[in-house]
Amino acid sequence: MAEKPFFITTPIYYINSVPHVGHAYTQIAADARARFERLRGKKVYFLTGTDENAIKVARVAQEQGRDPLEFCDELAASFRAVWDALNISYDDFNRTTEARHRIPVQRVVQKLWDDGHLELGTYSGWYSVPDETFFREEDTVEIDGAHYIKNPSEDQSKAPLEWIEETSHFFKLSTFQDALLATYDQNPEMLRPETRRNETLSFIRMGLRDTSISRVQDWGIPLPAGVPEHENHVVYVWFPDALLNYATAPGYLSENPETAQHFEQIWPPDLQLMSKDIFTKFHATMWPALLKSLDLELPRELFAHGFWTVNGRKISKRDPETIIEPIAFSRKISEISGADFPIAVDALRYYCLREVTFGVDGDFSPQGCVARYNSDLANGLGNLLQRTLVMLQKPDYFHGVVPASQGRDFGLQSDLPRLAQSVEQDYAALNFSGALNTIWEVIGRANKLIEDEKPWAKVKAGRVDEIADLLRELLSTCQWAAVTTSPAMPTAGAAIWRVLGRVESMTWQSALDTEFVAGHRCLTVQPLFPRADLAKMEDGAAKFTTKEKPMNSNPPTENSTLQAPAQPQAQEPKEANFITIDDFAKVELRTGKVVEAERVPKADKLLRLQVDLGSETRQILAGIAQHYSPDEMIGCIVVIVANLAPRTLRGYESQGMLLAASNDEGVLSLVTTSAEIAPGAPVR
RNA sequence: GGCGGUGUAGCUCAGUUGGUUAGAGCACCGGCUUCAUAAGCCGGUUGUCGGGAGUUCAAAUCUCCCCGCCGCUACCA
Repeated sequence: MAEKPFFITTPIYYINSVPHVGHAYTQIAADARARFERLRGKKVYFLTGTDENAIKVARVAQEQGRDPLEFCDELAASFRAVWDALNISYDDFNRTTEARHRIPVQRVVQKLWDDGHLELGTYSGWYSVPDETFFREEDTVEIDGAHYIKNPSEDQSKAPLEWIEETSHFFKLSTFQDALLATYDQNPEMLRPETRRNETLSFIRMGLRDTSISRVQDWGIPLPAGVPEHENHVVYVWFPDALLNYATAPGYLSENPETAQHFEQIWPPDLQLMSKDIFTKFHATMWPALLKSLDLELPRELFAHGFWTVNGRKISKRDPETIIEPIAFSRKISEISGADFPIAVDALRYYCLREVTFGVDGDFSPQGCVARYNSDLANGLGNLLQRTLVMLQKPDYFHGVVPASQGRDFGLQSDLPRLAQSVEQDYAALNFSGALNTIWEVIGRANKLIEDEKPWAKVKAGRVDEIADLLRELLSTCQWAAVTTSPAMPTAGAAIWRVLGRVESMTWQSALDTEFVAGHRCLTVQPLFPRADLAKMEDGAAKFTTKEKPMNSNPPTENSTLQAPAQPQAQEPKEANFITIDDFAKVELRTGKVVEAERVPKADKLLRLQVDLGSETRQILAGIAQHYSPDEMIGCIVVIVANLAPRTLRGYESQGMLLAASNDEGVLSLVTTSAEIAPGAPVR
């Protein structure tokens, strides 16, 4: 039987916007690893795709009077176009609206039912359409009769939630708790990096709840007919629909015997990459539990990379300057340097992989990228290649023909195999920055070697022979660098390979066998990485955002549908959202004077206040401890909701709600009155 | 609050199981050089290795306490 191909995945992307650098990062890293494995002679199956079964996709299509499927075709094509431009060498692009995904998903659900992993129940809860997520009652907050997500994260909706109550099918996730912990105990390398592994273990140890896998909707994959109460239900878009793409794409439960056999050969994934926000809950908990329920082998490695900020700011649609679209950005690099577009793409890829250790968060700065482009690519690698080839080319040197060895050894070429091994280990461990670091140390050594040997002096003295071996070592080093950098920079690697006169296909072995035969001819070149004008790289990243957005309703998310999507923008007030004066009258607002205040033990955010309302004193708990100290609260005039049902928090009853304004940056400010007014005064 | 991380030159970070005067890149200054993309090379500047105490012949490295920051988690009526 043939060797198992190296199976690598990225998440499938929620097609709600054009991709930005955050999305591209996963692709670039996966692509670097995939190319590296191919260089090593491995057959690779690199899978990516789009998630199209979210109800919001259908709704937006409808709003635009479009056919949802056609709409998806367009969006999926735009994603592919970006990946193609970035030279992402995916082998398969899976769309969850395709039959090859839909049919096996139905079979999976049927199988789960038949094998007793599902049970019927009633799902009732608060549903956020933009987030495609249900929230427990205790995770919502009621304001003016509408419910909202409590403490919405940056990515979550601040729009009102919908109450949904329906028959649903539950996956018995809780039954896999011990098995998962045992697996991770036995395979400590499976979840990486370590910090994410720790988070996952503590998440699982807190206890897993069974999870609903169906929804009453008209968009998505219908439940199979063999499952009770399947009518009107579709498979929940996150679980197991989207996650199953990793299995359906290679052919799990396919009717086609050839495809099914492909699956047998390829399963399990060797590496699944994703950003950290969809790691713990989805990829490291639900996904492996699902695989266990299907008796499928678990992926060998799950790796969560970090987030990018842009110039220190969180990537957010509300902050357009943080939205850097990779194509627009690469065009800019190309424009200010004169480099070909694919080379500019390589510069972006290089920057992403070199700038931060893979796995931790990093900051993306356009100027930083240009600085690295100039110092590492133009002055470093590009210039080394240029000076080497020009020396070889010059009439008083070697006329472009590799000279015969004179038996001198400068110690660099002989060191290359050892260094290639170090780079190889780093790539295999996803330590991209480490690999590139080592490569640039070699480039530095080569530049120093030229200075030390002063070939120009020897040529002037008529002793060209003495530099024959120097040139040979430099050529070998360039070839070595072409091979070792090519996973990160495929275009540049191939270009160097070509100008060195290589016509055979590149392999990792060619980083080890770098000997040039005498008489070999190299080509001449223009600078591969022309220097860029740093001054022309403005700070504003808005330059890297195109206007057209396939779906304008939401900001891009860091990664995929599997992760928490999208903070919806503030909704335009619609007719239907108005309340009447009678509705408002239901809310009893009163002023109060804080007479006592203290922190609630073991709670970071809670203050316990005694508020004088004139006729009575109320105990009110408020989540403002990070903004106001107990001392400064005393004597404050505050506005409270006086007729809110009491609720116990951290063991204390809160008899009302204190009003405060807060913005997206988390700044919070109390509502007060502009003049001293008697406690208990009604607020209207 | 609990758990997990982290704090080293202006910036980004290396510093393996404790061992000689604490390192790299970028930035900055001076010099050299010309094969090369005003590229390259050499030299130089800046550090109480978050703070304190302890173990040790020896601690950035181990122990304890404290402070800051980050992540997950609980608390926001």
